[in-house]
Amino acid sequence: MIRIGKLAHQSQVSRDTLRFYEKHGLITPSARTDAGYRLYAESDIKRVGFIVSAKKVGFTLNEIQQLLQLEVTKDIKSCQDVKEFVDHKIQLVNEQLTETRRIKKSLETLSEACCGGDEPATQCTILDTLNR
Amino acid sequence: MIRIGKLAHQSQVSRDTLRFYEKHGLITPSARTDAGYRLYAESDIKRVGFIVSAKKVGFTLNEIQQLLQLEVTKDIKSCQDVKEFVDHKIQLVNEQLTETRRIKKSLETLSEACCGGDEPATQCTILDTLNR
DNA sequence: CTTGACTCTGGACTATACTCTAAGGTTTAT
DNA sequence: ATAAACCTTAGAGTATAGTCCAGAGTCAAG
Ligand SMILES: [Zn+2]
Ligand SMILES: [Zn+2]
Ligand SMILES: [Zn+2]
Ligand SMILES: [Zn+2]
Repeated sequence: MIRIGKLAHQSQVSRDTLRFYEKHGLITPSARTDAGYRLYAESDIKRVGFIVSAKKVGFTLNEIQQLLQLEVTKDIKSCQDVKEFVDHKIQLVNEQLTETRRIKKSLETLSEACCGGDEPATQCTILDTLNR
Repeated sequence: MIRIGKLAHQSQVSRDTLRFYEKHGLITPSARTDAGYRLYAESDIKRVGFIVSAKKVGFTLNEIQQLLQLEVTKDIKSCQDVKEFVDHKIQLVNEQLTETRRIKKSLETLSEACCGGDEPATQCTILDTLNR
């Protein structure tokens, strides 16, 4: 059983973040000392690792909470359930990708139409376009 | 000079949003009635149009504030200034694109490794990977 | 036995972009 | 004249993901 500072160091997150995750139901220390210090067991440490890994692949905290539900109840969940969850996330990411690409294109079109010269921007096509 | 409701309708934003923009220094009505009602002139209407257009191509409100500065002082700004601003934004968008692509790849790798079958997820490669 | 390192709680603050509510005043149409 | 529609303000709430702080208690070492 380790205390919060050590877990924070090991997991590369801040103490504040661990307490924040706790407040949002992502992780709860298995025990407390008499003085009220949080004590984390092996399983808690693993759980934090899970959260960190899931963050790295782009899941939000809300999604991670759902993933943790799947993990904890994996006996009564199927690979299908898990895969569907990930595939749904991929769809969301794809939508975001499409939107970001659209924005990139718009900006590039804007940029390409502008001469970028030294003259005053009174006739700048970028400003003109935004003014339409 | 039109009132907020009409401008909101014309510009396809809510009254609340217009007041929100005002609070954040993006637009100020040219006048007020005796009763304190906001009155918007032609130039105000154009300015809202500018904001809406800029939003559509992905600028944040903060960036739009800077763009409006460029627009207002276009006499003493050059096309170069404007283009550089846009090009800098394109860089930011590209970074976001790179990150989102990385996430997509990670998720796809995750998904592809999972059989997606009916059996319990006790050995699911997705959960295993996140637990590492 | 005191100093420094560590921990606790609750709450405020950051950034982004609104959205909604309450309580009240104004304008317009019938 | 009165009801509907419109407007005002301040402030709270939403979602996301923390970060920081104050004031106080705890623990190990010299
Ligand atoms: Zn030019
Ligand atoms: Zn230009
Ligand atoms: Zn499987
Ligand atoms: Zn699986």
